[in-house]
Amino acid sequence: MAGKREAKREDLKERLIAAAYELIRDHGLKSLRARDVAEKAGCALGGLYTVFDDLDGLILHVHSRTLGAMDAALRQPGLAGADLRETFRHLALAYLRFARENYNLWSALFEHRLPEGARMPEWLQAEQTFLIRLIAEPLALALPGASEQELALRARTLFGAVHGVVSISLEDRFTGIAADKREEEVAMLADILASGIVRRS
Amino acid sequence: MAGKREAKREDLKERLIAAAYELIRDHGLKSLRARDVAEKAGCALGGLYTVFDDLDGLILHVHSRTLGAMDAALRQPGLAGADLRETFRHLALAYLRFARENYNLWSALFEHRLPEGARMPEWLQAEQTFLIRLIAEPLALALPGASEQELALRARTLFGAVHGVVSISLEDRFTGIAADKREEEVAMLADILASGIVRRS
DNA sequence: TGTACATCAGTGAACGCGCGTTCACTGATGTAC
DNA sequence: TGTACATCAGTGAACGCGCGTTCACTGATGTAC
Repeated sequence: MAGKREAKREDLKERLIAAAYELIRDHGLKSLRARDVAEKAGCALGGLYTVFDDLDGLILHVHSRTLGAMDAALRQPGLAGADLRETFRHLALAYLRFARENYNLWSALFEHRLPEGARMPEWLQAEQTFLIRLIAEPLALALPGASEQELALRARTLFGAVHGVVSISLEDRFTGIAADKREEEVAMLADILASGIVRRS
Repeated sequence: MAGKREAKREDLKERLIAAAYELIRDHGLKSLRARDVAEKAGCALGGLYTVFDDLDGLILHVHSRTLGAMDAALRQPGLAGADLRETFRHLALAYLRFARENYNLWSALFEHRLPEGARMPEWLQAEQTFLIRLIAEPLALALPGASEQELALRARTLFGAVHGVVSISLEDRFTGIAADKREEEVAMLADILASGIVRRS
């Protein structure tokens, strides 16, 4: 019967992450409280601290789950043969839709700040790279001469541009973009970027 | 001697804003405390609340000052005759440099969240519009057929794209961009956007 | 399989502290005459 | 210009509260024989 402890621990960890995920999804990161997570997960407040060092540790695992969902949402089968414009357009629109439909989870990714001097852990940084790869891979086909380095850098810039428009568009705090024009604008940006990148090469 | 009260009040207000501005500039929004502002401004803690409703009210005035500095930094005389690419390139690079050199003040603009349900006041929203105008005006010359509405929408999208790259680049939390490539990437993006926008019209 | 003991995951009340905001007070400014 | 009174900007000690984290305890799991 060995391993029962470990199984319970895994189960508790899973319940805590699931609880935090749902609380952030439904109410946003800012109002996430350790007490609520524990209650929703069905354990005592202190239980959280037997699994995670602190609340931030738990939040990082929620980020991981969010990134997983984003990865699934951006991936699209049968896009392999598409040209760069089509691929960029798909990725940009899928990113916009994911951000809109999972607004609280998505913005938690960017709002969350680790305490002074703490770095994002390696394992989570690694999980983020799918985003860059998703852009860099089709880019590599369009720019056969570019090095890995150049492709990654360019992919980051392209991601930043789309991410910026999506943020501005959804947050509406800082000179927002009307909801009914969002997809159009993002698609236009994707087109411009795809054409521009190829033309420059 | 009437008006001495009002003059003192104005002076205190000015000192409070200046103190908060410097504290945010030097230490970031997150660590701004009412006590420190009052001390730096040379008044008692309660004095702050005779001028502003709350700390957020003060922060909004710091934002205003930051926007003023940004406006001055982006404005460039003798650019009137330049073509769109040149103008975009100038604006994008100036924005990047302003954000880098005033990182804490600049990011305070985007990090700061008003309490649940509070809207950014009209007067501050109005002050933000210079950014959009700075883009929309040269755009109007390049796209003579576009309506005010279309120009404003497009300008917002362009701002979002550049802002996104600048954010990603400077924050380095989420797949950052190497410091020595920043200007190059932002300039490239500006070129692509300028060319793309014109070609599409 | 059963008993006795050891361990440690999980409990939840209590701690601690940061910090925005208040409020009874006072002294400088304004008003009336 | 001077005096008496009224007002209210400014003071700063105290309040209040939210909430992450701790820690002495306990009961379930694991180990030895």
